[in-house]
Amino acid sequence: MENLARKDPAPNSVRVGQVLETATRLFTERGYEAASIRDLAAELAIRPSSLYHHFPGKQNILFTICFGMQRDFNAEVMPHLAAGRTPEEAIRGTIRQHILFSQRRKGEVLVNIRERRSLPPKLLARVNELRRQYRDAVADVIADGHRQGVFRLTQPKLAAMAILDMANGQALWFKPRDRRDLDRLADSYAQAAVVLLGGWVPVP
Amino acid sequence: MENLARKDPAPNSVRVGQVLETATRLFTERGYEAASIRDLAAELAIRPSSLYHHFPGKQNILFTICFGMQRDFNAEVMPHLAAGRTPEEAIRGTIRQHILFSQRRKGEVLVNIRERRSLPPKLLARVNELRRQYRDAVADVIADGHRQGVFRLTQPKLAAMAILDMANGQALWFKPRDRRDLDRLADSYAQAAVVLLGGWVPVP
DNA sequence: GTCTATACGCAGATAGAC
DNA sequence: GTCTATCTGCGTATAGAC
Repeated sequence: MENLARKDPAPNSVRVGQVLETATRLFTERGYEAASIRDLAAELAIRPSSLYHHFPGKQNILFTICFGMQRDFNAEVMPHLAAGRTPEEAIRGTIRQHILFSQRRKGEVLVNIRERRSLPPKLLARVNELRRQYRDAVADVIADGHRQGVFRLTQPKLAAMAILDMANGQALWFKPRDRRDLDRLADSYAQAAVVLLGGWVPVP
Repeated sequence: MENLARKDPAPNSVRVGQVLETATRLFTERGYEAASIRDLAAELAIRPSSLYHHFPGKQNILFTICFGMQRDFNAEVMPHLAAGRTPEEAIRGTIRQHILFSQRRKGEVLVNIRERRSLPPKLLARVNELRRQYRDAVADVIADGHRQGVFRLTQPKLAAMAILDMANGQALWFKPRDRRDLDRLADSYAQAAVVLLGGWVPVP
């Protein structure tokens, strides 16, 4: 039944990548809880039960998106923390790449930010572990800068959170008109982070 | 039926305020979509149908939380934008109050940040209108500072978004140990915003 | 203001054929 | 790898008595 309700003929085969791309879009548009397995199957022009050939369940689809995104993010962005010759250069390059990555893979990034908490505790912990690695690495560079006298603040983890909250926020509202527009935001935020760290004096 | 499953006797009457407080907690802990009317009724020790005496539906409960929080926020925080004698003082006082409010009413703030988008378009627009008023007022003060030569950046709305993203982020992770700890974060972030605006040079 | 009873649909997931 | 058919439970919401 319901065959007539389907506009397009069923494809011979659906790849895992197609499932993830479509799920990312649906989770972004409607939220994880509000997007159903039935919705996802309909978008892929297959039956709901067919999805269980690719994934053991809905939560696993969410995990694959969040974990894969954060793993790629860390692999791509964290090297910039060690690349600069000074802490300023390291922070500048890192924040720049952070923003470029966020915009290039915005769908996955938004799902990770907004829907991650719907994961069961064990899967959530695996994603959070990757996030913690990145945050701690940023805090370490800030602490280096403080030892070298270029950053004045005394709480590197707090400073890291402030900068990363700022860098993450743009994914929710910034829509670059073109590549130049994107570059400008990335450079501007990278500089903002350095300015912040250089001028921020601890409050007693 | 099900009377035996209820641990506590039903109260004679449930106030609207109790419903909102409990709903805020549930929506914060589980997310709006994942928290059901049945869950909410169980926490209040009443039957699900009784909730419809206080609210016409689930979406209206969410709207009441989000709109009420943002209305109170604007009434309490926005006056600080006009209070300082200089743009620096205005921004400093505003960000400070922004953070104090966010921590004092964290539950509602988190619901507004994370669950607002589950509102139907018309109700969402009414909440977003209040948010826009606040953001624009912040941007206006930044533009004033630029005209007076104390802020160097050229995109006041972008600068406002950057600062507000930073100021909003702490609600998700900062757990003050005591009042002194909270004051220190509020002062620190307020200063960070001023430092950022004072040292941020536009990228061409 | 709360209750009982219920309508009605959709949720995630599984079994087993092709 | 996809299908048909189906299970079981829970979702929001309503009618009408007390």
